[in-house]
Amino acid sequence: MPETNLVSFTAMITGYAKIGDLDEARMLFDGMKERDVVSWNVMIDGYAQHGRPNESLILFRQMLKARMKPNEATMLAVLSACGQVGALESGKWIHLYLGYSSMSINAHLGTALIDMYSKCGSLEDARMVFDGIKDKDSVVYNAMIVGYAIHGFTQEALNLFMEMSQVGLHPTDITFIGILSACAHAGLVSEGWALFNLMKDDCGIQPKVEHYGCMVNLLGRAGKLEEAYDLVKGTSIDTDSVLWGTLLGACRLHKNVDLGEQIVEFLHGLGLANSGTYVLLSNIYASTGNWDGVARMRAVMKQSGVQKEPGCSSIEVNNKVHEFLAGDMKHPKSKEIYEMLKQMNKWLKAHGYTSQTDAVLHNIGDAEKERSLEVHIEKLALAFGLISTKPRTTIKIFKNLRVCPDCHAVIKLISKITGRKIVMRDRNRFHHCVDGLCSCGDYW
DNA sequence: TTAGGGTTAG
Repeated sequence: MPETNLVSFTAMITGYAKIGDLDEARMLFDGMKERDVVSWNVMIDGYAQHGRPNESLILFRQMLKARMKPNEATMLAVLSACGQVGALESGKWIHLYLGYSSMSINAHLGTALIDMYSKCGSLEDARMVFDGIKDKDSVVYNAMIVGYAIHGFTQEALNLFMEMSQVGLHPTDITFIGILSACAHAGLVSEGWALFNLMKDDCGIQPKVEHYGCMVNLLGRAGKLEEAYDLVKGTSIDTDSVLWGTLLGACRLHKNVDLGEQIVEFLHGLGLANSGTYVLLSNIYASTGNWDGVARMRAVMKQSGVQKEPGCSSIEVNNKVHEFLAGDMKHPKSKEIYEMLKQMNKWLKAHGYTSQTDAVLHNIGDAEKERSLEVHIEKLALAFGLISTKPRTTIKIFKNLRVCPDCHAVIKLISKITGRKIVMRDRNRFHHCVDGLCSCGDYW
């Protein structure tokens, strides 16, 4: 019976997609003689949920070409994919499509739209969707609060949090992740502690490792390293030592070698030090120019085989997302991009810019450091943005890791020189650069 | 057989 075949195939695809074996799922999907909307959805959502949002969007376009009508589940999956890659134009198209279809924007779709718009850098659109949702629940509020948080609108996030209780909605554990990370971006230490205690004592929400992560990050960035250290020592729920990693990151930021070494020794004694621990200690050494220390850590790292996620920057131009990888020469417009890069460096020099060579964590000469900074992928994406968009328009760039301080400074200055607004999303948050200044206030 | 929100680290 063909129908049974369709459902059982889809069930198998679901199984493979759930465990993240998308290639196996895709083989089954491609082999199906007939597909219904659910089989498409399972595959599209599988990509979206497992870090392959671009493939999710490509498959969605194929679905439309095959004249298969998407339903609400399809839209939820593709909106999430748009948010992940920062595909604002595609996201807007989907929003329009929803208007023409029979689907009404309920709390589920509304949440997905808010999430998409805020991750694509358009907080105004996110807020408009939020205001238009009639049956708002806690999840809708959470999406908007997190949106404000990643854009550095701390006060707005806190206002919405207060509004939630006024309208009779209870905050969830994710609400607190949102507002605590908002506090971290603004350095609001006492407010953060107050909210953390409110969550435990008044709302009866047991803090999870994620909440401790927010607190350690908040305290660590604000320079309260000992306070953060005590907090981590006092908790036993850190199963994969992320909190220690956060704390070591803060030691690097504040160039605190002593505490960094102390922590690594402590972890080593407990058998908790892993390859990531040594990467972080190596970075702490590098931040103070202790190249012997760096060399020692590199040797340890080599033995334990550290893997670092490769950096990638992207930009959406004319509905297409262009990706840049380190030292990338593969882009068809490579020549023009490098020409623009040269031009940018001339502008920067003329404005008295000196590159921040301490952003380079290797022991190489200063001239070489300058050269290695010049081709950082954020700058390649920015150069491409400058040559392929109209003057005065906003440029949006996305990076999968944190932006380095040198690129941050360059992007700020280029915004001033070209009179362009440049919006950048990195691992942690959004940076809105206008006329030489950034919304993060250089605190990130 | 699908279905909204998630911090921290390299």
